[in-house]
Amino acid sequence: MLTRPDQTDRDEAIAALRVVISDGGYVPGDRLPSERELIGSLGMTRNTLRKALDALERDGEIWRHVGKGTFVAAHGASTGSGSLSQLSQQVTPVQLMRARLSLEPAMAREAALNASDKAVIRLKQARQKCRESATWDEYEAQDDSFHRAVAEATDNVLLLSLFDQLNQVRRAVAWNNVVRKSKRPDPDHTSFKEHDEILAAIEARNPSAAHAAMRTHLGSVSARLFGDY
Amino acid sequence: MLTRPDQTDRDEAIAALRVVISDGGYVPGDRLPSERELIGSLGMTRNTLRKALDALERDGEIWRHVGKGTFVAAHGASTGSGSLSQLSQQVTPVQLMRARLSLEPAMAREAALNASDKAVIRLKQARQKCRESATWDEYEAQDDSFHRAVAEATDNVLLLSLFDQLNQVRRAVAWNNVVRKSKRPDPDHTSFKEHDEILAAIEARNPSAAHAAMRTHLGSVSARLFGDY
DNA sequence: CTCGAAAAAATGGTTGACCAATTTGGCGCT
DNA sequence: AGCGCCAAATTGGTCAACCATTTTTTCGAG
Repeated sequence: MLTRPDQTDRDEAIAALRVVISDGGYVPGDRLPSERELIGSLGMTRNTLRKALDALERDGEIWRHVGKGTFVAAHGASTGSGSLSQLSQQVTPVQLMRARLSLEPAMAREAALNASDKAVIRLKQARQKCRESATWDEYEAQDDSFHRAVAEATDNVLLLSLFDQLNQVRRAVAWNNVVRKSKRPDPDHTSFKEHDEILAAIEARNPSAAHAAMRTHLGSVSARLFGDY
Repeated sequence: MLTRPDQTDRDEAIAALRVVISDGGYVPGDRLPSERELIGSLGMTRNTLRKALDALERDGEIWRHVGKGTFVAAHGASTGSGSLSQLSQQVTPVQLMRARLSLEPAMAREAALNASDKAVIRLKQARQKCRESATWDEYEAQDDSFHRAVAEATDNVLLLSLFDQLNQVRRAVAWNNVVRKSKRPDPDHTSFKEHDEILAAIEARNPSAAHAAMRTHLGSVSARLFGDY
């Protein structure tokens, strides 16, 4: 996850293209410069450019036609509620963390009030997989699963939906500066203990303890990323 | 514009991959078959497959690593978030209220921390319009505006987006049993005072008071709808 | 038999050549 | 001068070979 230059390149290319469109004064229906011109002016390979164009096309911002060119689409997906991928470009890591701190402790509280026995079992399984992760990539996927298990334990489809939206943005936001000292989490990784405390509070049906445990956990994550503030 | 076979191929490939993931019983962290296997079993070119994988990766459903393979990410958009209209059918009024109680007090707290002077002015205007509403319909629209002004005051695009999703579901959920005794809210309608208290706490930059005031307000709304519980 | 190094195989990623669709320009005819 | 045809140029799309990373297997030494 730390070495994905292609994905970073693609996101940067997407951003660069958006700048071209907005700063170039292109309006819907206008034809953009050809691919061969763009790779020259933007200084990227055609492969990277095409990936970015694919993404913009999929988001509905442009349309392309062989032999004709690439055109700015009519305003559709780009206005209104904003697509998740666009949102990802706008959200700062701090905003993301604040949003998590706003939603997830309250969800942990709801989980403590509403979790079924099955949901608790799933939480335990997810917690265990986090501990057993062999790489940071795997850990992060399992961490996601743990948090989602909390959202599922709320037994509230709307909260689950909001969590998933939040989580998608979270995954799309670039965390470029995270430096890892090891291949995988240490056995005494802070989050393991914090997961345990969240789990214990939910299992004990203690809403305020669950709320506090999740808040502490996310506070630790936040402090690790940003330093205390 | 009418002939985009390549885009159709890509969308079909995306759908096919999602079927592979869900029907194949893959859970987060699981490794998918290699690209060369998938092009064989799905009967598509590698180019098409890679475009689809690019899209799934960008949507956060999978992650890929050279030499390792392609892995299912934590639950993506396809499983949790359904469309808003589907969600509106599934959400119970109680779940909706619990979701509001989970998110909006925390947003009020963020608003108290982050509101600009302009945002406070907009809050005041929205509060005033609530008081001046001539019908319940108008009151509810202005009430919406007041709550959205709180979300805007958080200065966090992600929280605003989550609020908007929540609010769309809220507007779509049928509140069929609400009986009104009057044409419009009484001048001593509880929510007027509660709006005032939310506004005052945000203006005073008092996060815990804002959190408590919003929680009280939504608690009143909830009690009115469901009785105390 | 075990271990470590090297080679081979497997994995996703990139590149340059070529292909398919469209536009442009040149030429000949009226 | 205008029109039509055709070749060349331009445009986005595809392909096979190759590249970079990781895993697995093989081989030789102790």
